[in-house]
Amino acid sequence: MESTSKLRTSGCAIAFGLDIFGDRWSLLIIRDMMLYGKKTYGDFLEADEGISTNILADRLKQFEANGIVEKTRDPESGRSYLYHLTAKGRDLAPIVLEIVLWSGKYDDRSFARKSVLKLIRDDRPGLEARIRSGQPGPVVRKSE
Amino acid sequence: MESTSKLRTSGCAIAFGLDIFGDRWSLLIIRDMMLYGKKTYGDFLEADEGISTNILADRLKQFEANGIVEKTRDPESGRSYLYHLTAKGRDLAPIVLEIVLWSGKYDDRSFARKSVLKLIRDDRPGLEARIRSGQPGPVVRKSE
DNA sequence: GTAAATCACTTGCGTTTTGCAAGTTAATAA
DNA sequence: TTATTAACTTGCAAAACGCAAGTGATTTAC
Repeated sequence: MESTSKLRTSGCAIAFGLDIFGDRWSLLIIRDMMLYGKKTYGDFLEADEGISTNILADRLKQFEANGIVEKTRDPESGRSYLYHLTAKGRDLAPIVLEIVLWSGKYDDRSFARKSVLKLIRDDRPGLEARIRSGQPGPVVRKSE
Repeated sequence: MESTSKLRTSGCAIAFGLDIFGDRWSLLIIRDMMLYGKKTYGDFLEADEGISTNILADRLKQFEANGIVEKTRDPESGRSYLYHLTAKGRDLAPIVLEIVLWSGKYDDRSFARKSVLKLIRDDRPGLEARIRSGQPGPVVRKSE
């Protein structure tokens, strides 16, 4: 079994968050839901970073258990499920956006996606509002 | 050898950050430097969460390699070293503070430290300014 | 001036998590 | 009715983690 969620007990709040999304993959999956409108297992697998199937399945299960993601059947396809962020998950937006900003500032690889950075800097309140609204669909165009 | 830093190559900036601090311990160490004025190996070991010595040594080495932390000799004690955040490391402040806010909102354990939350909410610009100034010493009193 | 304590690690080793490939099951499309 | 697709599960080797114990270089204590 993977990621059996052994929670730490500490006085500081930050450890609570890190127990949930403190690894190399969690926030990438959340980013895909939050910014790119991804919602199925297959969508997440297509991400550039190449997450493996067992890790993805495990993280989605943990997200559900922690109330960050909800899993529903796809009404239009009996073999698909839909994953979407709950309000608790959407509240991670400031964290995700700050990581994007920091990474954009210090990642000098030229092919880093600049459109998201521009979007955050140009209208952050509007972007956060759209994310928090929970309306489906991408907030950023991947081709941008 | 641990954490041999195999970096991912992806179009999205966020993976860059997660390659550096995407684990359960990195941001806790950074929090200790950033908020509580901790600066020696021994200081970090005392943290409530109980990091093990080999992991701590590894993370500090990685932070140095990534330009987030600088290691100097302690001029007042020949057997001590001092670790302090670089500007790049201090720029992680918004990420750390947002994680504290999110965790504080959803961690219902009563003993979670509320003073930091209050401090962030009461005067976030001032707090960030103090962190970014790089002046040594704690920004938050642990006993608060 | 020698012994004990302290600080900053390193090493060993068993357990857990990751990463990759292949296999499984259920629902649709051909 | 066969093939394909979506969503996983399983197996296994490699890496990372967690704990305890050990090392080496300073200080402090006696």
